[in-house]
Amino acid sequence: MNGVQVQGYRESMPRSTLTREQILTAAISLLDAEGLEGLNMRALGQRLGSAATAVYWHVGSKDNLIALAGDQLWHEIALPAPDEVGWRTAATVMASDLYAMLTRHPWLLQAFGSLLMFGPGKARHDDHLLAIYETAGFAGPAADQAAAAVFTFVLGNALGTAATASLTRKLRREGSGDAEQAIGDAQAEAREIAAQFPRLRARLDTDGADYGAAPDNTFQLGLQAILDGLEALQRGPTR
Amino acid sequence: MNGVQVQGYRESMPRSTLTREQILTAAISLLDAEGLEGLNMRALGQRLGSAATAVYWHVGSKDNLIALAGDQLWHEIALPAPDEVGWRTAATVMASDLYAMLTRHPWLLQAFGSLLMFGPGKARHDDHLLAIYETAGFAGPAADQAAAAVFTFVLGNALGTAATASLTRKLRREGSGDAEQAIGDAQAEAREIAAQFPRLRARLDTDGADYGAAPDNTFQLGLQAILDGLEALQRGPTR
DNA sequence: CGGCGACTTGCACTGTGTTCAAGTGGAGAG
DNA sequence: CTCTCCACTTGAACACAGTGCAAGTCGCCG
Repeated sequence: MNGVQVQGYRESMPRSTLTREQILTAAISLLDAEGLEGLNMRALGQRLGSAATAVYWHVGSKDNLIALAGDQLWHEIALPAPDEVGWRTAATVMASDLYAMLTRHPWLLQAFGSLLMFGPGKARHDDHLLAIYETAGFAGPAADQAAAAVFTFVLGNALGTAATASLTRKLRREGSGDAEQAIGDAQAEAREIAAQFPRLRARLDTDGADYGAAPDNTFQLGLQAILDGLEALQRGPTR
Repeated sequence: MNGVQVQGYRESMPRSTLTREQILTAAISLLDAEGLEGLNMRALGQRLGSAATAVYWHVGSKDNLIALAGDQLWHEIALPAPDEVGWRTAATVMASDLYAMLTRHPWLLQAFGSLLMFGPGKARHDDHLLAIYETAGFAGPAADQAAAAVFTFVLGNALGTAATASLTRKLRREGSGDAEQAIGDAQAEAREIAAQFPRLRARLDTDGADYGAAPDNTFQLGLQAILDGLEALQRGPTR
């Protein structure tokens, strides 16, 4: 697993030089597949067909690499024009896109210290969000509040979804030999814990696999509820 | 900083043996102070006055240590009886406590893959949450939905708050020599980025330091709004 | 008093981020 | 055509973190 390091050429082309874009693309796909703690510079170098240390010339450090990769992700989110599709549709699309993006790249939530809330990609996203809620009629600080409420809702939902995914991946990695076995064990243990509490136990009996079965549905329902609330607030401001 | 390793005895008492509780307490306070990536076994051992490897006998692995420490945190949240204080108060208190707990221990959000959503501490918390929303009149799945909506809201809000705190701590650690300098630089950079987007720039001009100034206030406002919404939903179910 | 078992310790191995001095190849200048 | 320069790459090496291991050490029970 480590003694090889052939790391020789691939194809016949000597692959003149690395570019930052190549590196970010490779890093993101590696992060998606292996998670934040699955990324290491040597593996990244290998995937790029170059020495691990070559990456440093382009991105400076691993932290910076992650920051750059994270910022990149915000460009996956479309920016629908509210005066063409209506603010409500625009808001729904942006929230759903964000949720999908975070579900695709769960590591972003783990790296929030660096970049989830800062950087140009996020700024571009925020600015358009504000445009949408201003179109909806929210003025100044109210637009910020409305946007923040929806954003926060999406974040929390994605975090819940990502937690499960992350745990599964960790079990799959650590499960020596039989991964499905490890996952099954974990589920059994969770069931055992739940059995000690009356209301959770009741869920186990009735719902079975249905408990928390459709997070996407719950998300859409909740999102529409929040937008309903905002809309009502906007139409009849006080009381 | 590293050459010392005296790591000798402290006091005159030989401190007979470590206990798991001592270890968890020390680990939590270290995690609070230094963050998830600031915790390492040798430092923990030093703080405990014993060799780093002694910890392994009690907790098995670092991952497991973090899982145990994280689960511990749920006990910081009080479980008010809804039929004594009213469900609305109980719900508010539990949500606020959770928010405060996550703000005190931001690393828990980074470690969500292990334990944020699982383990006995969380189960105990969830069970009581369900009790509250069932008291409020939500039946079965509706109680789950209501509890999840509020929980998710708290999670998202805490994640936002924690992101800032985490970034600040990272800058403070990496800021070679002048930490305040590094923080100032980062703020200046954020301002520069915001200036490139019309609506964010407008916020910079008018709000100044007020932009995102009182996350706790925003949280309480949003929380009450959600509870209002739930209450309305509960009183007049459909339409 | 002798041993047994809970607990501790130092060493060493591995894997990972990062630095550094030494290349290397292609493009432009002469 | 050749020389030179510089953007870029490379391999070795260092520091540090997680952790397994074999050898203790200490107190208690028979």
